Amino acid sequence: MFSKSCEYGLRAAIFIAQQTTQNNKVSLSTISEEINSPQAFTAKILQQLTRNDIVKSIKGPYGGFTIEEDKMETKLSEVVSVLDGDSIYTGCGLGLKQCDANSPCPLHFKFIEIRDNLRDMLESTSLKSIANDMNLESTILKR
Amino acid sequence: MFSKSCEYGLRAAIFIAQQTTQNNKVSLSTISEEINSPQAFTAKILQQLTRNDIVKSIKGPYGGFTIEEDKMETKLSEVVSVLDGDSIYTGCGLGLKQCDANSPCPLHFKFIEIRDNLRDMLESTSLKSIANDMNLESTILKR
DNA sequence: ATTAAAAAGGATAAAAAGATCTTTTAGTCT
DNA sequence: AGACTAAAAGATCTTTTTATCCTTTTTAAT
Repeated sequence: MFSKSCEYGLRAAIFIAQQTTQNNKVSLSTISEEINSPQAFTAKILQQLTRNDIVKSIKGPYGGFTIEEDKMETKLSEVVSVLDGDSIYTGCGLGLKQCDANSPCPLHFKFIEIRDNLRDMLESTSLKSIANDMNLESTILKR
Repeated sequence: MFSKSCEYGLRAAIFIAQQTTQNNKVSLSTISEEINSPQAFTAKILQQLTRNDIVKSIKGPYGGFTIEEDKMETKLSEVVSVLDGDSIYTGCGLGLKQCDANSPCPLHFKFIEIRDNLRDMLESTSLKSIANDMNLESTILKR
């Protein structure tokens, strides 16, 4: 479904968001331990999320990553879009460029339903809401 | 969503199925033209589909690819499974191995709905039914 | 039998994704 | 100021995916 980058990126963003609700900032090493991802690779992904203004990085001792209050409203779709592009929830299932309701591929009408569900889910779910859910019931981000 | 191999493979299988309903067998070169895919690469994919007994290949002059009658019932999920594995419609959206209802990732319950829709669609749609649909209304397999 | 068409198989190449390492920059603390 | 810490940036390496090429095998038609 998503690339490895995107899986790690979502896990990282969610972890940082959840820690942010507890007023903690978290270091790269903590993040990669807690989400069980390769540290150096995760650093690259966090750089992208930082450049795209989704997470905030703080350099120096006691630095780390956090998410600013207004950015807690970031939707999962934005994270996915930065890391994988939006074709997963906008593109044709068979990889055609010209596929739409007017000239559909043979799967178009079956696919569009799934795509749109995915899109709705990603576009309506914020980091904040997931973080809040996590504070209520225990979920996993490793293994 | 799917790998390139899988996109080409689905398009090829659908094209062959549709031609099979018209009692035509089709050569590799025709297939790659009609679905707009790289020929040599498509050959490799068709080999996989042949080995997995989804399409039938006929060697020699006037040979080509066709689908045997009972194999027209093949579901899209089987094609996907051969080319990409089944993790796209069985795995965790965040890439976790141990994610299930008992120890869910934070997206589990939102994701499972989409995954299951995808799964149902792929498992309930046969090559035959798509081929028949194509004979009724025009759809595209190129571009 | 010979020829020609077509798929199969093997080897290789190029590009992208995944992952690591090193150097630089920015910041904190004493 | 100097020592230290942590992320950013850049360079590099590895693996996987995508893609091509070339040879071999099969087989139908003449």
